[in-house]
Amino acid sequence: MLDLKFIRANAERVKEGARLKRVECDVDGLLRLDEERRALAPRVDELRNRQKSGGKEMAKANPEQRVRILEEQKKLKDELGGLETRLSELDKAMTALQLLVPNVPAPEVPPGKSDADNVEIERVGTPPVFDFTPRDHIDLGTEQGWLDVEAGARLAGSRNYVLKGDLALLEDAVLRLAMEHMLAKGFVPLSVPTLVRYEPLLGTGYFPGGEEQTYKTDARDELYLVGTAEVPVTALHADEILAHTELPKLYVARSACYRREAGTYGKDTRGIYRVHQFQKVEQVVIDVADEAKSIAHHRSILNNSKEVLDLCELSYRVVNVCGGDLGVAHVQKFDIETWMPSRNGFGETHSASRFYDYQARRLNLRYRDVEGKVRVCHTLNNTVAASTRMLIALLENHQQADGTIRLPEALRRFMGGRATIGRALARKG
RNA sequence: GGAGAGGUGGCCGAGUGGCCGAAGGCGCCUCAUUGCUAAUGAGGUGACUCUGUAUCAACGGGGUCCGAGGGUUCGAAUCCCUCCCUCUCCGCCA
Repeated sequence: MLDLKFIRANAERVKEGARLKRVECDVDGLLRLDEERRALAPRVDELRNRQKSGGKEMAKANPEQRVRILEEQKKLKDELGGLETRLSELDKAMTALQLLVPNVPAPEVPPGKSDADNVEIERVGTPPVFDFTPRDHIDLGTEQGWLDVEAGARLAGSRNYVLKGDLALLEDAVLRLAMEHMLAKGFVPLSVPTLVRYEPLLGTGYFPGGEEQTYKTDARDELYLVGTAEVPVTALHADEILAHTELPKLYVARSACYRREAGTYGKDTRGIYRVHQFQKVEQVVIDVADEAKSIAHHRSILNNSKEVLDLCELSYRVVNVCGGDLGVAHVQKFDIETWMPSRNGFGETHSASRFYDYQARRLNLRYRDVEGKVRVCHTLNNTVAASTRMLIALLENHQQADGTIRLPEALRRFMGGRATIGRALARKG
């Protein structure tokens, strides 16, 4: 969330930001409550002060004095009671409103309503040109005996799938490649819970608001399945005050990801583009509160992912995500969209996010700077590789006329040294 | 699932109604001693928030915080209730 002081001082900017993001929030209401609170709090403090000193007199008073003090104290108590109740009401109401105030997007975020308005800023590589009719990943996977979406549906409903044989191996291979790439960059590997409490989701900005997209266990446990390792990893140091000497924290985690995909009925129903469960390697950066550093990190985590795509010999573009497509917590987001022949276009495979201190303030994630001052950290994250969408790209882009798949050099060592997988398929009628 | 113990400051740990934001220790900072390191001695060392000294730099004052929320009381870290969490033993299981 945003610092209340910042909201006070920049109310118009904050409101403008919310408009850009097309997010509903009541900044004026929040500021009204804030004003009331700021008038009330000093009075409460003063009364409490009198009450406390009265209590101290009481401790060393003689019996007659006690009677007198007691009477005064009782009066004070009555007076205080109502005010304190109002104060805590205000605090509650303000927190609720404050949580809904979105982060202010960076000036370079383009205006727009949906992903259609995202602005391409870079294109890398050339989409393959086939001298045969290419198959999509479903046909390829199914015919090769690698992919079974019907079995997935039988086991777990629609938007589920089963990977078999070399495709199951390839899933692991991509993730390992991603992981090793990040290890070489000095990122610390983590294995984290994917079933978490409410707080990490609140802290990372998914709640309130994202409940519909999140699987939740029943009342016996009240836990949530994360949609990304960003949640547990970013929340790892919640409520801590880190030493500036241990920053930046560079983390990489591989985890399963769960998404309800509510409200997407009829969208991307074919294949494994939009699924309820997949695996992902995610990079997370926690560093000092310095916008220039955050921007540099943003660039570098974007680069890390581009390098993985380069290693996979895929072509892609980077888009500057528009205001309407940003989450509440974002300052700016760059999506990488990888070429997918079956879409005859680019499909989102990565999402690099910069938050400044928005998540960290919610998480109470702080550090002590060189001068010993306590400050709120900055956080960032980006996908390194998401299993299903990478598999789509790999199968479809590297398919050959006979239905076999050419493996990029970088993946071969995870696939038993093979240069291709799959057998020759019958020509499509 | 059964039985028990416990949640206090960066960490360990004392504290059963007012003198406790909280002993003591560790860690850390400053100074002294020392050729360096180490050791030793002295002092200091929480977060949040409001406020004053004409700038959130410094210093001063107030308030809140001893897992969370309620209650008792003039007054609660200390008593009562509810919840959350951690640990130990037994059982069960990967």
